[in-house]
Amino acid sequence: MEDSIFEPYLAMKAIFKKDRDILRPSYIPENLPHRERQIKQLASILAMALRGERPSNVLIFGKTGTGKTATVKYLQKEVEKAKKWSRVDYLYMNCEVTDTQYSVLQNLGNRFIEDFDERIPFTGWPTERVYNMLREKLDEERRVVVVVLDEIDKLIYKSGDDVLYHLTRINEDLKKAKVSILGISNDLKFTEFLDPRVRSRLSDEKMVFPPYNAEELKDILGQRADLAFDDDVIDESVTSLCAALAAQEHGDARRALDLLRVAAEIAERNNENKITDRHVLRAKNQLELDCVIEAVKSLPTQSKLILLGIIMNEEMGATRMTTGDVYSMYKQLCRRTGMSILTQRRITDLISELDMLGLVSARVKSFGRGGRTKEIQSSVPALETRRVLERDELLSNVKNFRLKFQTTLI
DNA sequence: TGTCCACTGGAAGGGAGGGCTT
DNA sequence: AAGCCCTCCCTTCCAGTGGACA
Repeated sequence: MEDSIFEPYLAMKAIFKKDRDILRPSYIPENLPHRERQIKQLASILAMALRGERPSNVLIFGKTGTGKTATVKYLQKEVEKAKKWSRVDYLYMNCEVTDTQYSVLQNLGNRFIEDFDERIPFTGWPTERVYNMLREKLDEERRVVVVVLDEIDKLIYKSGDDVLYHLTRINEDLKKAKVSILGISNDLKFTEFLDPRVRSRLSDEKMVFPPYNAEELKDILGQRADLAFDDDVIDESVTSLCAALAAQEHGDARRALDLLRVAAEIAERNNENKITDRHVLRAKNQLELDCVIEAVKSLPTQSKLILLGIIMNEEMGATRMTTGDVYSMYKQLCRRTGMSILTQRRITDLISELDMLGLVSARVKSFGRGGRTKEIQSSVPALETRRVLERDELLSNVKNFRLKFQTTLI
């Protein structure tokens, strides 16, 4: 029989033992190294739920990749296992996705409504009505409901603390059910923005997840690597390097795992049968670039125009520019592409958003008589970003704009 | 010391777009 | 169909401001 074109690939030794999801941060392993203390503490609180009592509300703080979500999800599994004789509902919600008062209540309410036709619509009702519906549904049964609000700070910053006000005092309106809140945040300060009553109710208990150090990260990676790879596939130093790199970035386990996974994928793509430090370093670059490209791609068109304007200004030799500079370039690009021109006020906000995303750096600076304004610089690789931006159909007119424009700029 | 520039960023509100109820 | 509600994106208006310069 003739050789299949797939032959070389099939003959190759697979890098991954089986499931590469093991290296994704969303994978919850059988045990979580270096979080035993936190798990114990949280378990002692949640045990109340299994006894049919309302557990204290808990706030969990910790930077990204310190195992907050993993711990909470781990306990979710444990609660599911243990809740034989009592009714416990453990509801996880990410507030970056569900970020308005209405959508939180709607989302919660719908978890208790089985009939599709009865579901709360994602818009349309007065919030009060959604709340009442939720309360009614909750109270249909004797149960304890643990509501996990991940990235709770996002919710507060975006929509204020009204939802939390309602949710933390919902127990007063319930006869059969009991609700407790488990908030997760990577921002220690967000409670300052809460109404004092909400703050005190919400933080019966506080927990802080410290960042992992390099040693701990190495253990975590080691555990996953054993599951994901055969021993001879991975260089000894690889997990150490991933751990060290991630430890530099405030001990982010998510990052460490991403590094390892991408390094393995790079090795795999290159038909190599061993993961080495070289792959890790390439993974590091790759991840950084991916991050930027993804962010740029998902920008609204107006923001893309602004970013493009900034990059073009830089291509023409400007190293730093003011809001005014960016705005006039932006206006030219709008005319060129036929987009409507937004006001400068709006552009200020969009520039600040780009700054928050880390795509540009913009800081307010006073130039004395020259006025007070933002000083703006891009922080993305110009070439790759431009390539991504030009792929947007609405921006296709600007492809060859560079040279023509150069002459008109002083 | 005061002036004055080029904005900043808060507040309020319009209006479109989703969807509900009556 | 008319009258609501909620969110998102945007505009209008405007008081406030850090610091170079006269």
